[in-house]
Amino acid sequence: MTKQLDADQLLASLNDPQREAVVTTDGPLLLLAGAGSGKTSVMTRRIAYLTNVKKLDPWNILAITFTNKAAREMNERVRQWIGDAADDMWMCTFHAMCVKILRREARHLDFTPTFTILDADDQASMIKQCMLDLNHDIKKYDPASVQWIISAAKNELLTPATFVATGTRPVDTIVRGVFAAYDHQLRRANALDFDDLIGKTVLLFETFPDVLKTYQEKFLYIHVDEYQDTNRAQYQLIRMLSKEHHNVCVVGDADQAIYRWRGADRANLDYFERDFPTRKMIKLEQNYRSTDTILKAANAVIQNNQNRVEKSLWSTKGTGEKIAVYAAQDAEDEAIYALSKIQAHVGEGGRFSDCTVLYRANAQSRAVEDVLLQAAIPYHVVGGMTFYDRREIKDVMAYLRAIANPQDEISLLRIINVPKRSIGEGSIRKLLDYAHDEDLTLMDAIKRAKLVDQLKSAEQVARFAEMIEHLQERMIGATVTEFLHDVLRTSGYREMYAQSSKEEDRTRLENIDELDRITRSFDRRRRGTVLDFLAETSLMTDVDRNENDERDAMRLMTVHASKGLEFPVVFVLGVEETVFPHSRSLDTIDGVEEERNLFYVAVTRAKDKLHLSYCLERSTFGQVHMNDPSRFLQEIPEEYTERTGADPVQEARFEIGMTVRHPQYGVGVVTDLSGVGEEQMLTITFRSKYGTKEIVPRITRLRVLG
DNA sequence: GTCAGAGTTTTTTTT
DNA sequence: AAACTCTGAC
Repeated sequence: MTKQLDADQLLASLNDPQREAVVTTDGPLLLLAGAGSGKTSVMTRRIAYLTNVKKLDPWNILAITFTNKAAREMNERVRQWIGDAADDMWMCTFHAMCVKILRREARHLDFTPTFTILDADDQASMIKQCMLDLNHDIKKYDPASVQWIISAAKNELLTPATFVATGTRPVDTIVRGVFAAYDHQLRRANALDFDDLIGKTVLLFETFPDVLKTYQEKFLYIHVDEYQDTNRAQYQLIRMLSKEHHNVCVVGDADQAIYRWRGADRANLDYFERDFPTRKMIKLEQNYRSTDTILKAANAVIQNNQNRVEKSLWSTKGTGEKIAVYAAQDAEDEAIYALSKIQAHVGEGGRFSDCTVLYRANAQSRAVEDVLLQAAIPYHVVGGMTFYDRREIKDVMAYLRAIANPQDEISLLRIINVPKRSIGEGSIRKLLDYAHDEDLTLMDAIKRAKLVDQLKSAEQVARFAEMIEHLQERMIGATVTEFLHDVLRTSGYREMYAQSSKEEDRTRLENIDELDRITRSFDRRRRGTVLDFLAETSLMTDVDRNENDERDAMRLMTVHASKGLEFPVVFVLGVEETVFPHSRSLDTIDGVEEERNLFYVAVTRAKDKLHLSYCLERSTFGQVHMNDPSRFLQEIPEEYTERTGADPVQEARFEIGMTVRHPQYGVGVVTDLSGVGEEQMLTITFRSKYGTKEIVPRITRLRVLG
């Protein structure tokens, strides 16, 4: 194959801006890519262009994606162009990249390559423990808020030494101290949390310029996808790595910035212009995904954001069907609506997997699941209570972690008495105190159980220590699957559930078997170490996890989880004020605008058919609320929609003697009325204990019963 | 160490 | 309304 032919092939079927983006390889490039504008195609061809035409070594290319799944997909698509050489490239998330770097360079910082990665749960319990150690009243100070503030600080590259509390709430006064204690505990446990992965890599590069230099010389061409959702620390990383050669291509869309609450700063788009003044900019505005109707609706909605750079997507896919807007009575009715449309779709020869239900918050999946379960529709929930959150899976993973990283105290505490080994609360306390007094790790204290004063269960603890040491030897050279089997057998963990006849425990056994399938697939794919396996699983996102599910099933997920994906038929549920936009985002303009971005993301996932629905009544915490249809719904011009369901605007005429139902007070009779239109006020006598109340129908949605 | 019953909390979004 | 956590009796 000649060089020229390759270039022609690579550029075939691309539009002009796309082609320019592929061949503009040198120097900084800002690629503004609207939803569905074929940016993945551009990215993969750009990488293929670098290797095939510019004859670059794949080893010198870095591509950072938002999820592991996106990385895998990109790898497969690049593979079509360049074959196995694709494996030499680093294509991964920021976090995965940092783990790879930190495992190699751990010795430069204060930990070993066996470090554990703390998940949000472990992080929460460690912070809570630190607060207890510092004698803070966790009733008074919410550990979750502390966790939140520390995470935000780390995203800004702050340390306990440089952190200054900016808030004025009571918790803000204690955060700094907890931050310091938490940092100390992490060090003791040889553990890093998610934010550290990025932060410590930045620290590594700042402190050891020669280490930075080797990576600068390695990553000659850098690509960053979903750039609008990078945070400050991540941007810093990109800047450092590309400082010498400036070959950095960032791809983003400010309208799809939806992670500000996690420290993402779309101002990084502006900083890029500031820090790379020679940057070129290319806009991709042709959408290949959605119908014209869907796109026009999305454009109309996003126009309402004041804080934005004008950009307008256009499509050549044809008008398509109108957007269905359904006013549901309640969440169950809403779910039944989706169900009936899905059944119709499949009845016409479509697949369940064409259909995806999106919602603002995980809790909304429940009503849909109930209905789908009853109707025996195959479905898969992405996110929520995931596989790795289950107790048995966390236990088994804790075994792997404790054995791989003996400093991992949290994991050790989790398993020391599971299954029961008669090592009780008191014994554990004594071991911890001993470790503290002798300046040892908990594992070392366990190994010296016989030396601990007054330790009743010394015999059992010693046996536990032997078991862990035995397993540590077994880990060497074993595949992850072999090792997993060893752990399950030697620890008696599997036996614990195998003996039980409870239905719940049978499910747990099945989950353990599922874990076995996962390690097998890992061994086949990578043949990595136990540490690699642990790193991979702790960095997996919800979207990554349903890879193994190959049934024809429909999917349920949050709008956040749907980012970057596309589906022929999309349902967006709960398009109501206080749900979407969420009530907790209504205080600030930025908050509402980010919700609008999120709605824009939801709408632009749909290729052919979009259903939007809202409920007249919604119950939350056992309380019924009546929400107005979302403002975003009003922002879509009527001509693109087709409305069904209950009349969204109830123009009820009230009269004395009429029976009505109030969402909270129940059924009552109108005994008096005054004012007209929006000013109208009713006096209603309720049958319930609430008696007589004055009600403004403009604010409270009453149902007329007769 | 287990269990029943009381009391409390839950709904943003997640690498 | 349902799920979780705590507490005290066995």
